[in-house]
Amino acid sequence: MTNITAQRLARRSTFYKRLRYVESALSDGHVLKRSHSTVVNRHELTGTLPVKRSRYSTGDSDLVASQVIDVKLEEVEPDNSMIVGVNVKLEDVKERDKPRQQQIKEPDPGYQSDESTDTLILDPLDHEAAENVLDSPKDRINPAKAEPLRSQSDVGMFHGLHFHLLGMPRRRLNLLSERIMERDGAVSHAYSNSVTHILSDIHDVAKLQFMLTRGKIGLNARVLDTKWLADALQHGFCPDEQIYLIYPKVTAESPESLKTSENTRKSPKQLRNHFIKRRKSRYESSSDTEKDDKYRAMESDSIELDASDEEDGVPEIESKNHTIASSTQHDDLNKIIEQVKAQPELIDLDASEDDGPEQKEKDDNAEMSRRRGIQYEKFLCMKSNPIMTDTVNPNEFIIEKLEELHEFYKSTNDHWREVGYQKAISAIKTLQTPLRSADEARRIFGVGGRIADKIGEIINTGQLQKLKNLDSENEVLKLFSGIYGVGPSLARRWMSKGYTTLDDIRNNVTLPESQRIGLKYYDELHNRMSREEVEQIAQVVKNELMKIDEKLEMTIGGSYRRGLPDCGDVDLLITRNDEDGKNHQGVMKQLLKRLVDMGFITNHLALPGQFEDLRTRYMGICALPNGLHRHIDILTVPYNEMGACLIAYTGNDIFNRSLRLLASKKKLRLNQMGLFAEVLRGASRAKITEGNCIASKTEEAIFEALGVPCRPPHERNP
DNA sequence: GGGCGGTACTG
DNA sequence: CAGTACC
DNA sequence: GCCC
Repeated sequence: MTNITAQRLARRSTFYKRLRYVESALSDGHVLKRSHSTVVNRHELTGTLPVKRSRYSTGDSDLVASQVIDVKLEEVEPDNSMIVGVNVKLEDVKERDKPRQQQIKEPDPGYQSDESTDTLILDPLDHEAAENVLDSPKDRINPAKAEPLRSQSDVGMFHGLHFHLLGMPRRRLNLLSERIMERDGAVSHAYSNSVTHILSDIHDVAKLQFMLTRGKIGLNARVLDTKWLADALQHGFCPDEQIYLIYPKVTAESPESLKTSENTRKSPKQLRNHFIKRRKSRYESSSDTEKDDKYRAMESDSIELDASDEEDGVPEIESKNHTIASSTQHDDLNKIIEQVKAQPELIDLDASEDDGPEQKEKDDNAEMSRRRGIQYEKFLCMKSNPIMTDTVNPNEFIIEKLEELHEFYKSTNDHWREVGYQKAISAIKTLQTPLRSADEARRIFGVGGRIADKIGEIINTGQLQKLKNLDSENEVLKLFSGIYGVGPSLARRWMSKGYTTLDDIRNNVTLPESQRIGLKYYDELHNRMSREEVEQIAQVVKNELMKIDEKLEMTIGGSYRRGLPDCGDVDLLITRNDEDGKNHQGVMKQLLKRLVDMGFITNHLALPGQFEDLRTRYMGICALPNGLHRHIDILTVPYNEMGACLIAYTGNDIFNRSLRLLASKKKLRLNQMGLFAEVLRGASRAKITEGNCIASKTEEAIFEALGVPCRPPHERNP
């Protein structure tokens, strides 16, 4: 197994490994919890020796791992010990260790065959980005079964609903996902807080409960029998959910018996009303759940950062930190769900799908998508993208190489090639299993032939020839464009003049203001700061703000709001509730004067065009007493545009692009001022109408209008 | 072969 | 206007 | 660069 991870491990000579994570799946569908730390010897990590002394609790019983089947490097500690993730076979799994490569390469049938027990390592496809990787031509779907007659009225049938499909075969999952999306619903392959419906074929309550990680996630979403969807598709309206409810409450009767019984059926309209009502109440009650509360707590924390903390002068730092903790927990949850998802169908009610008129069906789908369907799954904003700090990506080695190439193209003027690399890299980053071949890579959405070839080369040779050619040149370009205000164009121009160092620039080039500042503070500005420092800086601004007008509100945006452990700059959004007839006009000017006078702001990078506008944006350099110089970005925002602005200045950039692209596919336009409908973009029409603002005040309203699950900031890190 | 986010400051 | 910036 |  010339696995990348193995190579990395092999490069180190002396070390012990701390076995920190042990996550695996049992053949019966149970999932192991993380286990304790222990120290193992190197040879135990090669996969040749059994892990002996480790016991793993499944919650129900204790089992002994019999063999290591997969090892991946998680982290190298300062003391050179390593934290690794290990997948283990359990005692009951006997001698059946075909080399995993073989198993992986088999296109499809392997999943259904007897090896389907060791699911965790076998399925490299447990992530959406790789959704189509194993789409085998052999996949058969019975269209007649999944979708009989369609009425015209069912087009937006699932609007506002967000599904998670659990424990069903991949191809069935794909088909159903498509059906849902065609009708305006959203589908996530990872469970997230915004999921409104979990659909499952599993009726065994105990098993289901376990798969739902012991009830933790059943809170927001109801679990319905997949038949609910089938019936909805068949009849063109959403049937009463209660009848199909599997979890949290299980009706004594089997859903089957109810499926077609006439007496349970109401008129479409009745049902729709009933349904809408139910949905509404669910939303209301969901606001009481733990996570929603945390999200909201953080919102108000940051929006306010006021009243309560002005007495002691210390912002509620604690409450912010605990949101990070909660996000970690959330990550774990997602990870577990991902694993569960990776399992082969435990119960496959439709295993005997017959061969329908497949080709026709495919054409139908294609046409449907073209006409009105938006493939939500292809938008990164549709899924949770949490911060990954505690794990190392299984494709880290590949990502590193691609990122070098990406860096290179960034210093080129080939912007779109750069974007292409960026997309491919984000897609690969979401994978949770190592890529085995160029072929496999090629099937990832966002990875085309060229990048797939490069991935192949990296897998096979461990390196990328292309990278070797452009090294020294690229270093200088990176050095130069690291100066604030210097981009690829200028960097190349300088280099073609023969400059190679920052001193060359200092001594030979007359720089405009922003670049001069950028060069002056080159090192300081590349030093990222802690969240605490961000809070201290914010507090300074906040204090001055309160002296101007106590009703001003301030929020920290950017990477801080996304929960990153360190930040490159500080983004501050300032607004004021205008219900009392006053607003924050002119505040930017007063604020800047104060901050400059007190010596906090040391330099300006860009000033707002119109200081008297309610929308202003300032960029500059500030420093705490005895602190490093920091980049600070201050905005004032009309009160009713705060939601749009929060989204725009929370990011990250990839997330924003994804959202905005999705908006434009829906003939909407999203920017920092709001979400706008029907913008006239006439070819010859010089006058482009702004369009009508359909949402702007809150993030929730905008997500809702876009049909995107309402992502808390911590999940906007693609 | 066209599209790929939307906006704003600088010089 | 091109270039660079912000997320 | 990738995707339609």
